[in-house]
Amino acid sequence: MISKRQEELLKLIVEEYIKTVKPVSSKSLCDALDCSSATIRNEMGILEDLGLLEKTHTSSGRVPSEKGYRYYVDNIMKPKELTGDDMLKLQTVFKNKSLALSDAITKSMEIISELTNYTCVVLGDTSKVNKVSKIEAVPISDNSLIAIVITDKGHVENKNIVLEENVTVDEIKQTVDLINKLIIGTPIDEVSKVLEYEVKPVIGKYVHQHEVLYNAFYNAFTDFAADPIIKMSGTKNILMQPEFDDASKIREIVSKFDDKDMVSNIKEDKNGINIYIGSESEFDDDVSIIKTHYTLNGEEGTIALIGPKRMEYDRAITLLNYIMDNLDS
Amino acid sequence: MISKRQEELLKLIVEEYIKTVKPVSSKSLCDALDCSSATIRNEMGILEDLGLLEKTHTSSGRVPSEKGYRYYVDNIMKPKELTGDDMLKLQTVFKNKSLALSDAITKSMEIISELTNYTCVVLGDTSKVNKVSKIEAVPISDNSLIAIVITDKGHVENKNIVLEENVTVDEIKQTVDLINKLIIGTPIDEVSKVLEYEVKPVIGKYVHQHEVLYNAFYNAFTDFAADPIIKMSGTKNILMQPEFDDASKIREIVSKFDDKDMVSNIKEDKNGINIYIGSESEFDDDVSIIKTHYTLNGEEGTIALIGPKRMEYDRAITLLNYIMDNLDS
DNA sequence: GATTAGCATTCAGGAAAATAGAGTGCCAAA
DNA sequence: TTTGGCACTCTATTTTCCTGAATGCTAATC
Repeated sequence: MISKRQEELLKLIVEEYIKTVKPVSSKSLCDALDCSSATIRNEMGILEDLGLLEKTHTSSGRVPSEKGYRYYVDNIMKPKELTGDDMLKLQTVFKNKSLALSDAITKSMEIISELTNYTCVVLGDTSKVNKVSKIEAVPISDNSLIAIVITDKGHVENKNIVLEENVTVDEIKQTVDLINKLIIGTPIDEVSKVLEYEVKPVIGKYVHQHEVLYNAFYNAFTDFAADPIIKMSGTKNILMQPEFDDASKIREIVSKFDDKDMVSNIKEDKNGINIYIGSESEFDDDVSIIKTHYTLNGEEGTIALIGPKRMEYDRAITLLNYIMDNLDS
Repeated sequence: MISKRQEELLKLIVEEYIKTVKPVSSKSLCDALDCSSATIRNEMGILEDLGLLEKTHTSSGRVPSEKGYRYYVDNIMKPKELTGDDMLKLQTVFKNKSLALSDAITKSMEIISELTNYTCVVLGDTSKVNKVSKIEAVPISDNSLIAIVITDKGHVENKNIVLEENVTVDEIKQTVDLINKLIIGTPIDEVSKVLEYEVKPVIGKYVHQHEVLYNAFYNAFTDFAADPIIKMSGTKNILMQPEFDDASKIREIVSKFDDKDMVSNIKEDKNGINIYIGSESEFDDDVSIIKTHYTLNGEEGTIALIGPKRMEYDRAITLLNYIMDNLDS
């Protein structure tokens, strides 16, 4: 357990460091804590022993450790009021009532990365909640067609299918009708099962070139499920942070952003707003990620804000909360 | 006009610099040109006076200037044979016959950025060639629906539309039928005209809530045309090039990649493979861009390869050519 | 006239040294 | 428990020095 004054000290150091990105000296806090620098140094020493503070070298000022940020976030930080300025910008998203949901999320993402100067990532995950409402096939040449899948919640996926052999328009229509009959209402992630166990056994009876067509549709559906939806906004923002003033560090982060697997990993399952500091993020030890899982009108996914460890946690959380509250309605 | 030997010298310097990223000294070329370093220095001086070579400082070796690369590309460079290795990887794309076109382009882009270690950008431009083959609307709640547009060449766009007021399913259906009747066969970029001059005047006769629905569809179509399709692969590659070993330069480039307007500018109109060196690229003075416009089965757009100025022009061009030839079939 | 050897000159880039300044830790006194 | 004082540590910057790799130019040579 740490004392009231130590907590206040930690708070001051975290907030000062967030602002200035410079190790905080004992002297600079005398006024705020109304005591001498020596006293503060003593307290700092204790906090360092507890692992809440660190030094960059023997005689440097103190910097919050990962554990220090964690303590700050868990025990010290208070939710922040939105400033009028932030509020104003946010409202531009929500005043436009006719924005469809996915557009609203995209727009929110852009605004939030702009307001915070961090990087915002949205990971869509439609497969779990949405059910197939309709499939459709439009022939575009002798041996190719587009398969379109529409879900009950308004998600649309389409896939260009090239057939190995020619089939007739009628055969395509029959296949589509059959699949439609059997598949409507099936959650996306169960479609392949339905295709395999319900469609495959009977399709031969109705359709001549059944194997070709079955395989084509099967592959198309498998692709839908596999394709993760990744949207990013303000990629450059986090690279502009002063702590990443180093070519190799910037390259490291860009490489991770470039790697779809790495980014997909950011996905959040827990409800509410979750904070991952440094190594907790499992993305990069030098960043923090605030994530929240959302389920809105069938659009489901993760919205994540990636900033430096010395992120303005309070403000970022307030902004995300505001967005979530307003999307919810 | 420059002499045969000067041309040979320029060739050696360009190719050596492409390989090593180090200014090329006169001495290092004695063997290749079978003369003394002094002679080479004399020739280098002439090429420098012509603006084809540069020095990084008074006593440094020579580096090709932008004009030097241009001369190399226009007059010296010969098309390169594909190596067996490159060929092998490329074939993985094309042996899979059932890849739909847009997938083939995406896959090609990935392979080409991997093989070259440069960044590949594809800018889709569907609006000019494609014609509307069908529109469809799927209601998903009392006041929202998805509008889907399918073009004759297999491109699909969909838009979530939120209506200001409730309308009946019948009204939606009537609107869609009417629009379909009037719009089929219209090139995408003329759709808004048709909507305004042909649909708008008559829609009132058939549909009750006509204004709301008309506006919704009108906006959806306008959005389709405005949304540029941008795909990038190997973003990190160009940042890994040794000449960009500087945090601020990397940030500059990432910022440009982040900026959709900037990237959209890369669009190419001319046919064939076009080379833009340094400032010619109008993207960044330190990169070169090889672009080609493609029109394949209705998918139209630009494929661009962004590398450092000391790009392996010959190899990159050969690779792009190979891709284009194979997509064409 | 073209080539080349020779030489003074330039400059990058790395190592070493010097300096200033901002911190700290800790002791002893208040 | 707090604090003044002081020795100490380390960074960061500047300065100097040095080496080596180039160059340009001149005068001799082919």
